[in-house]
Amino acid sequence: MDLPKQYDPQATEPRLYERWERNGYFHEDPDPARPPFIVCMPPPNVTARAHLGHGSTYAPMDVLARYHRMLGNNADWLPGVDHAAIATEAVLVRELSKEGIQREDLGREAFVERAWEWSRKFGGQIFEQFRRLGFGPDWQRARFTMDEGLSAAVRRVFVTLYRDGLIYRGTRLINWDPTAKTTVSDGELEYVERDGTLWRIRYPFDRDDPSSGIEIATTRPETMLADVAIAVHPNDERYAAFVGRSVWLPPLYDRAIPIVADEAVDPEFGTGAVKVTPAHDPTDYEIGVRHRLEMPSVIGLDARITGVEANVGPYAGLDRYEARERIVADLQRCGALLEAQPHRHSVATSERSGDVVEPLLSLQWFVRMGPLAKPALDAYRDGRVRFFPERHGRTYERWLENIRDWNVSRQIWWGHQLPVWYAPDGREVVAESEEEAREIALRTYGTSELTRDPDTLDTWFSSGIWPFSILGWPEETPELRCWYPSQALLTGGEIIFLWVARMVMLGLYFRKHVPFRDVVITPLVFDAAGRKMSKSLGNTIDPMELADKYGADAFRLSILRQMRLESQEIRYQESRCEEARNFNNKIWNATRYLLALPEGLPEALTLPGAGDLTLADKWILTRLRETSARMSELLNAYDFGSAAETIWRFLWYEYCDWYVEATKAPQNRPTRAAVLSFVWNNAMRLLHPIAPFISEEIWLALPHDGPTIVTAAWPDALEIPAFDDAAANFAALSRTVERVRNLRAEAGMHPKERISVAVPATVPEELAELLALFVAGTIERCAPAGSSLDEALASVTVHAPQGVLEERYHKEAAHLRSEIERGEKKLENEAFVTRAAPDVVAKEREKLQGYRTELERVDAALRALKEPA
RNA sequence: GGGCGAUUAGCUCAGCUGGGAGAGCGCCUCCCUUACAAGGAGGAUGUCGGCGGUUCGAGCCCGUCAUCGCCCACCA
Repeated sequence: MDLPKQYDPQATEPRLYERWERNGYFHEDPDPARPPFIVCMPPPNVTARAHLGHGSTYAPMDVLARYHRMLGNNADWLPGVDHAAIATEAVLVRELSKEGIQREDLGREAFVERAWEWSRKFGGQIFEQFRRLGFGPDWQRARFTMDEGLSAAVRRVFVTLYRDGLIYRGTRLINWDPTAKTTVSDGELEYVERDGTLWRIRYPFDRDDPSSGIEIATTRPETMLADVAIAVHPNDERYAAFVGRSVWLPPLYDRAIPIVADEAVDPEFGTGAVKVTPAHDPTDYEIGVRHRLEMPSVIGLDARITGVEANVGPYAGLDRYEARERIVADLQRCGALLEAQPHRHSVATSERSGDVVEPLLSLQWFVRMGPLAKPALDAYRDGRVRFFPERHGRTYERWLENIRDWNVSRQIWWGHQLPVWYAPDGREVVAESEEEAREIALRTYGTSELTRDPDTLDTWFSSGIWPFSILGWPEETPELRCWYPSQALLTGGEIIFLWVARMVMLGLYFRKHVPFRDVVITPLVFDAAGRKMSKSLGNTIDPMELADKYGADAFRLSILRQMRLESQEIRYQESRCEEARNFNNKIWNATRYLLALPEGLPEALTLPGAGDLTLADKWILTRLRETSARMSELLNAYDFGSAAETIWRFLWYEYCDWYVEATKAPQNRPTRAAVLSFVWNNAMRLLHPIAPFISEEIWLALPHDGPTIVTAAWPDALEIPAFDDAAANFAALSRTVERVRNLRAEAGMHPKERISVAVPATVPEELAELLALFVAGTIERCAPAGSSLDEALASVTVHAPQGVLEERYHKEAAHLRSEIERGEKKLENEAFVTRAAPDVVAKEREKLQGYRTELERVDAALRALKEPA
């Protein structure tokens, strides 16, 4: 067969992928007879396009799925897409506004229809990209969080939690996103450092005397209109006398508010006195609850001042920022403003829209988290859920310990509408269907006139039940029976709260078991300078471009090799792709060598008997066995970086650099075709999960069993023969080779020039011949030397110009002397000899002895050199 | 403010339970040798962030400081 000198991934990868998918190699059915290995794909947003983060999270998932499939497990990687409620709705609203249309003009039904159209049109794109990257989930099982089945599961979960008292409707302080016009949960906030102003304001005791009063500090004067108290710390002596009195509220001075004592106040900050606005600040809300204060709202859903619940004077209708300016100006005018100082503080913004979130009191739906959190904590503490790296478990633990109720209702249209209806008097009915709701309403309220709650559920509500909803729950499907719980979850650390913890809680509640055993937190990808990749910085790297340029395998190798078990980040460099492309080309050419062997390749994969194997054969087989065992160990430990590095080094630095070269020696000819094929076939299987395409292409081109490497068996290390002595001898030989090559180079010998090597008769012929091959030399046997093979090999000398040899020997001698000196010093140190572990001391003595023997030999050689010939 | 990570060759990073500092890229020299120049052979390169401590012995353990990063948090 004629193969091109350069591997062409662009021609190979799509062809192989098409064949894999067409033949259903990624598809699996539940089989209780085999151990399951299930990975649920974190569903990418329908709006998403592949980015480098997918490389660091999804590539390892693919590695695991492929590895376990090859192990013969009942392995399946379950794919899906998330409807990404707020993100998708935002995109649609933007699209509509280009056409000059408002969401409301269209109406709910038409809007949702457009969202569906949009999802169908663009939703498949990221999966196409995944295919291009070689990811092989079970496509036939792909799900969408808005599918009918999954929607039914969502309704069942909501209704069940409601009936069990774990979902309630109530007026609580929530986070309002004025841009997206919806609430967002605590987990969806991003705190951003901003420059602001800290205003010091005096609230007077006497309305007519602004010179005496209590001074507070605030960054949000616009919320003053809803102030209901001033709070100070109970132990703050400065204010002890004031507690219980009241002050007038500027700038309107239309009401007086009490001064209360509360532990939440930090006496060190500002003036040590704080205004209390329960309706617009989380801390103040807590204070308000503790002191049973009124909670009037003055900022509406449009982020404008509203006077419905409190007198807001002339500020009604102003935007929150306009109101701030006006109020500050008015405070100054009436003398209540004492100081304005620059102040840097963190502001809560909405992750999706970037807008500053407004804390508001609002009637919303909540999940009561306390009762759900406890079992999830227990599951972590007793080891049913494990984190890799371990430290992430503590993040999970801390969050669950401080859990707060979860606001799940959203005021957007794209998503799962709450299965909630209201009777004309406002009483609620929660049911899985409208029919059911009517029945209940008729039975309990005596009416069937119902209006459905317009709100939809937080996206994370449906993804929280992903591990069982995708298996067909609430139906008791065979998939659910065999594949729940799954074995591993791979995801980024930023969604441990939003997603992982909630899946554990809901999995435990609805299925009694944790949804997965191992949680593998994958690293974030940064640019080479350690900066986050972002469009504004212009440092983003598109994985699809890398795949086009270097091949998908090269991209996968580049990112997998950079993964480190304990590391939380990858500093990605494109040059790694180039290296990987070179690697692919290297192993491609090694394959060409095999295919061009004059004797041809055997048809079946069988090894010659141990008696026929040469030293080199035994060495490479031993290394194959060790590599194979190591690969299993590393993949079981989710150490993808070391696994990629291990197989890489074996293929390039051992198989190609040493073994392939060795097979060019005459002694290796009889066995080489069989051993080369055997090792290469096994090595390709070890490589396959990491670089699926090229391993398949090579595997198919060489002797193999079965239609595809995708379903081929993972090499069993115990079935590969090992020969430890031979392996050690080969290693000793390679050290000698390096020494001689070094001399060749120092002697400035042209590669075509043959060096004459004197090899002691004690070195077996087989090694001598290999040595000759590796150093491009001519062997000449000399007197026996050394009592071991190591020593005999150390006695190998070469014929080279006297000056070169002399210099070389001097250099070696100098090095040995420094080592001897170091060893002697150490051993002369009484403390070392008496206190260090005996085996360490013994080893040190042995080394010293070895150096001395070697120095004698070098000195002797040097003397011999100087004697006239 | 709290927690966690990182700091090793010019760059990106390995260094397992403390016992003679490593890889790849880049750089220098030689070589288009019949698998591969996207390659081969050889070479140079480090106060292991600083300072203390424990130890016979510290890149590794402890303390502390510095710089960078991530996560959490109700300092108004």
